[in-house]
Amino acid sequence: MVGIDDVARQAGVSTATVSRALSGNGHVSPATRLRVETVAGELGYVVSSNASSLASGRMKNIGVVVPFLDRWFFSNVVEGAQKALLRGGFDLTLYSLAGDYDERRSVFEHFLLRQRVDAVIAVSLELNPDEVARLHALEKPLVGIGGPIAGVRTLTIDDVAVARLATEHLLALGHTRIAHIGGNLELDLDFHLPTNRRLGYELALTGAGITPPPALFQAADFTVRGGYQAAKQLLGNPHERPSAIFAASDEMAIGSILAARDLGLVVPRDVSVVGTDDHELADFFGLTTIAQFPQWQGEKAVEILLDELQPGKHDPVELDTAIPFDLIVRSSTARPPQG
Amino acid sequence: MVGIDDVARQAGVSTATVSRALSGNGHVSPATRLRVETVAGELGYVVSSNASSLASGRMKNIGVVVPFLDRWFFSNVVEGAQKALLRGGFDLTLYSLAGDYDERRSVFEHFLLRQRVDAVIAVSLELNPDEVARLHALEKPLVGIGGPIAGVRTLTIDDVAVARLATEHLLALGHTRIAHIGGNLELDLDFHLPTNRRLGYELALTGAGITPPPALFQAADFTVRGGYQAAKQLLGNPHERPSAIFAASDEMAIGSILAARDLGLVVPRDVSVVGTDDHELADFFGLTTIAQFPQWQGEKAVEILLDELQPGKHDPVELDTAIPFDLIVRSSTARPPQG
DNA sequence: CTGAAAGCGCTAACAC
DNA sequence: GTGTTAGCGCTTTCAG
Repeated sequence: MVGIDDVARQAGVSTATVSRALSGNGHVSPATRLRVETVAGELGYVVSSNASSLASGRMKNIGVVVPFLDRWFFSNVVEGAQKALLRGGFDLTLYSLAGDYDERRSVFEHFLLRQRVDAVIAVSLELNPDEVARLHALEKPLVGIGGPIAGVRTLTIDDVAVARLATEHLLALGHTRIAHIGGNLELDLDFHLPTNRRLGYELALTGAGITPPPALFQAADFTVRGGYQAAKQLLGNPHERPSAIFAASDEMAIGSILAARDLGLVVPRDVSVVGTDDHELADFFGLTTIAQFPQWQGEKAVEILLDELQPGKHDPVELDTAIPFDLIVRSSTARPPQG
Repeated sequence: MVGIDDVARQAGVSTATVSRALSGNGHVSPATRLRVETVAGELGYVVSSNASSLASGRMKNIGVVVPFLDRWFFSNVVEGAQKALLRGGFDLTLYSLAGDYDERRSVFEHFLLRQRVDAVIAVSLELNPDEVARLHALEKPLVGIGGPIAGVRTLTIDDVAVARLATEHLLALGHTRIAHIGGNLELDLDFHLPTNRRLGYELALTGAGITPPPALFQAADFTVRGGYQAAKQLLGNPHERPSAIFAASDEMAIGSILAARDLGLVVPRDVSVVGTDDHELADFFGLTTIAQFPQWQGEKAVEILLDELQPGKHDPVELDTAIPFDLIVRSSTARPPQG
């Protein structure tokens, strides 16, 4: 393995100069820098990150903790973070908890503490005070996605406003019997996303002078299958069949479209459907939805962190950053049957 | 930050003993070990991975390189690898190339070389000789998933056999006009998966005395939309409509099912469909498919690597490991219309 | 079974 | 702008 002193010798300078030239910290004359870079290139020298980290205290590595990886939202957040990190020369150490409590414990009590990361991004994880305390004890920056978390900077989406926007789209089209497929209670643990979306839905309705009918609410598990079953219940009801459905995830919305088809209903002629996410399949199904840009979220979290890692950083002013969202109208929504 | 000497002092032993007690390398009396462990626990001591790695040369970290992350197959491989690594106390550093050539270069020429990983797993990446050479120069173990790669140990699935099995399932049911939706040529770069699956399909047909009709082949891009379009072409043909479709991915198979429905055809009464993958949605659509267990693949790759990293390792005997696969029969396949 | 001490390869004061 | 030098926090011979 070629080391820094091989380069120093070849270039006729000291190791300190090599370090400075290659890292950009400290001043080096352009000529020397060029020579050093050339020699380093020829020799194929790459700094040993361990030695460098040990000496400098900087790891050039950030930890990303996600509850699952094989879901559209999370893999996209990670992909966005990865891209931004690569650009900054940082590595990304991934911790996917896979819903396992023991794994979560071991990650927070052991893995994250071994001084391997400069900062951590926690995605959709409602950190408990103990977890936050451990992380803070490390004096490493931490940002959450999906907050708010007490005492932690977070990127947060306004779920109430998201749901409201989706529902208002339907109201504006003239729908009055609007159903909602939300999350079930187990999923409410992290940040009450289901509750907040339901709240936004209800606010929109009451704002339009409509009392949210309990019969038009169904809980599901955010999957296609769950949405399918819930929509069957809703659309099969002989008395109060809704003319529109707002689903708290695109997968459930897609399930709803499939359920409608299986019942012989045509979307959007007989029933309008709007989802939430802008999942990769949304476009194929012509699904109207609220986009929430997970890749952007990952990139933004990295940006905040890298910025904070810059030397001479004042305390960050803003504690919370709002995640943007957008209504994307496709072909699953239209005016209701009778105009 | 509590360091090893804090623990040593508290426990009344030397730092060497603490190191031995906590790492398990070298002998320590049970009594001492217990005392050290207790003190370390009380103090909340966690080794600094940098210092440890620098001194020992072991990183307890492996790099996983994937072409994309937001696809069912890759995120599941990573999830499997993650689980196995966590168990072994290893970190997982992720490099998702996102199909970007510059990123790929920078990962192979820079990131992977900074001595941060003990080994690397390359998923569905046909490493070029230069990339392999760099990695070998590091003297780090390397395993590929999806091989074969010249000079690299790989986990390989027998794509020919997979396709053959799928096709034979259809033949056994009595189908004779069997179409195939395979990959297009751009996707053939890595390991010729599309070509091999097509080959297996053709072998099965000729084995049954049927000449593969060129009109019954369509190329697509492995997505639902691509499968949908391809199936429309196949099923819309007024003269040679196939009674069954074998798709090289579940997403394309699902697209085919949707296309059939849109044409008013009933699956499996009018047309049978079999996919490849056992994607999470396969079950919902009742899709008959060939499962290929991506999580298992990730775990297995880790297992091979961790085994090799054990001190005193002889050269690995087997160069290639076969990935298991299984026909899963659901409700998308049945005998053809006329029996 | 345990301790002393020499590094691992680099960075960061501090001089010049 | 550049060299000298003292560590960074651990692991690992080598003694005992």
